[in-house]
Amino acid sequence: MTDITPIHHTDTDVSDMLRRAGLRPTRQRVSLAEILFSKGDRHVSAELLHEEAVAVDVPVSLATVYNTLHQFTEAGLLREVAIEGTKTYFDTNVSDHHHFFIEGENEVFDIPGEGVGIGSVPKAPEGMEIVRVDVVVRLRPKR
Amino acid sequence: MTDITPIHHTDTDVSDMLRRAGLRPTRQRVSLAEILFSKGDRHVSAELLHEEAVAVDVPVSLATVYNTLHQFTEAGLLREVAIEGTKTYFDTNVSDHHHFFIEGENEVFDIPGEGVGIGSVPKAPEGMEIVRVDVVVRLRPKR
DNA sequence: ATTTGTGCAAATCGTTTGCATCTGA
DNA sequence: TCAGATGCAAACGATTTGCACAAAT
Repeated sequence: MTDITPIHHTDTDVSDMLRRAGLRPTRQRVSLAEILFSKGDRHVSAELLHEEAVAVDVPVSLATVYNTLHQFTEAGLLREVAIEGTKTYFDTNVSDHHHFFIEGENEVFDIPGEGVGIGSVPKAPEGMEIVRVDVVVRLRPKR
Repeated sequence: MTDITPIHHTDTDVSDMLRRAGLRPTRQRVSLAEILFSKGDRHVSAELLHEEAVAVDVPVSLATVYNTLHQFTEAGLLREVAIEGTKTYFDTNVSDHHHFFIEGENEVFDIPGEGVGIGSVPKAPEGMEIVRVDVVVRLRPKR
């Protein structure tokens, strides 16, 4: 009875991840975390994540999705992607990297490998320190 | 009577600029352009520009400010700055350059001179072409 | 039992739009 | 004259918030 539950193996992983992050592993947090982190790098908007959750029969409310995304971000599990446009995107890839952004489509994805190198980073103005350097390469369908 | 009006000298300049850009120099467009372009490089939000206009007794409506900012942008007189956050900023500096962004304060300003160099620009994915590369250096007040 | 999270609906914020009324060439 | 511009208010989409209820430790 204790060993024939491979189905919950992921739940446990995720629960531990959440606990380690200082978040109580509630039903909806675990479900959202599974959706977010089980398919490799993703860039989701709150609305998209909400739709996916509902589609998988995890009827979270949109407000909870927003709360959860922000909590995950604070906990360092997600990174908010700073692209213009009305919507906010959350990136499951928390490491240092940059993004491509397709204008019109409002689609975001990582620039693979060492595609970008920042030649020289400017010195921060007096009394300021650099938090992060974001590079966004804007694309448009050719022709 | 015709020669003692140095006050309108700027109006004329701006009117010409607008005409050249294919925009009718209406009262509000001229006023907004003066506010925008007479003080060197600026980064304004629609709301800020609206407040400034009202403060100088040019009671434009906020809707007109938005329309005007977009028209100026299309005409190449302004550049929309793509920083996250709810607000959209318009930059009177249309040349190629990058930005500092102070978190919390929501303040944007140009990175002076050749502060940033992009070492290597990644190749665009199949069928895509690069429109522009935006670099945002995020700052935070030290300590 | 206590603390923390969740859902819902209403509220907010920035921005856009429809439409009747003005205005510049 | 009359195409184009403006103002107002209502519409909108994304996100946040207040509060009663539910769930986790």
